[in-house]
Amino acid sequence: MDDSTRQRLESFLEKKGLRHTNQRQAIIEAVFGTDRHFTADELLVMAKEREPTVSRATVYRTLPLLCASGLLKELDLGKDFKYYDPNYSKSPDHNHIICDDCDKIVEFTSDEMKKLEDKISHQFGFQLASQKVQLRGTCEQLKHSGACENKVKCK
Amino acid sequence: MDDSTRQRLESFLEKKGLRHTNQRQAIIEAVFGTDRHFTADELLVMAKEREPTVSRATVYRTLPLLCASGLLKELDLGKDFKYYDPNYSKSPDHNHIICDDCDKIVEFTSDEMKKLEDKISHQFGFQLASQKVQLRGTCEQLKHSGACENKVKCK
DNA sequence: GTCGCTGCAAAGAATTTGCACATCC
DNA sequence: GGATGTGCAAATTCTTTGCAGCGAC
Repeated sequence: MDDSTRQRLESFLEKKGLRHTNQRQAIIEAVFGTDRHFTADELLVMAKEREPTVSRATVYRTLPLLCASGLLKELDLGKDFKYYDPNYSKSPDHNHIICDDCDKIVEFTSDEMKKLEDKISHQFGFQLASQKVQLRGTCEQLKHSGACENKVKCK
Repeated sequence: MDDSTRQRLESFLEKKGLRHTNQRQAIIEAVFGTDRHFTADELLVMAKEREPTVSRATVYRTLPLLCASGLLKELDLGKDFKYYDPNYSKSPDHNHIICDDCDKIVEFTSDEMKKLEDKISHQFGFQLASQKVQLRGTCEQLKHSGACENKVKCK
């Protein structure tokens, strides 16, 4: 967890009158101790490694808090559960490419895309507030080699 | 329901060895009797108007069938329930702008967007298979008038 | 008559919540 | 000491499924 994140978090907790507890601390460290996207369940496991008394309920109660702070972003990838993205505050406009074969998620940013989104929104009489772009496809590698190298890396 | 839809549906049902039942017929007519996006629950109501014996289970069993036929598209708008889009087969590449104030959904297509998606996918070594672009914002109308005209139209 | 279809009610699965106890400040 | 936080288990909500009877072909 970098200093800027720690500081923003600190001031958020203070402003909201939220207390420091061991459980909350463990969850926060788990969240910002990775740059991977994770589910509530995965976070529970990661947090428990740091503080075994963390319960599922506390994880579920903490996640919306962190999202409200703007430091964590809820991701809807079309599964029946939510993912969370701890990289969001560093690049708020980033979008995702998801591999159809191995579910690997690659983040990308594109000024060109942003401009186009703005243009289209205006065409339809909207003021763009947020965007979600999810591209899905197969690794071209897979097409050539017959096996997606990423399959190994990401379950 | 237009003839092309009816025909594609007919051949799909036949190929799969699926039977014509009153319930299934009522659901199908309800699905393609509107061009609005709907939820499973809304579809149940619409189908029951045509055939009161339609049950929730049958609706839930029919929706995946229609999606498999390619004539209906499941939409994930980030709510805890799914939406379905009966306009999908007419314009498979269309995307959505969603009003943050009234949840109104506007469909759009953009060649420019499509090309950009392809370009970005290739940059990251992917062969684009499908895309989901959801723009959110406020009606500019709302900003000026203080009230979104659409609020009336869409619950 | 054979299978697929249906309704009902119960089961699932992720997430939320009520409550009594614990704990931070 | 008092408000906030926590764990547990039960509740919620959308969706799926087992089962016994029904109906299309």
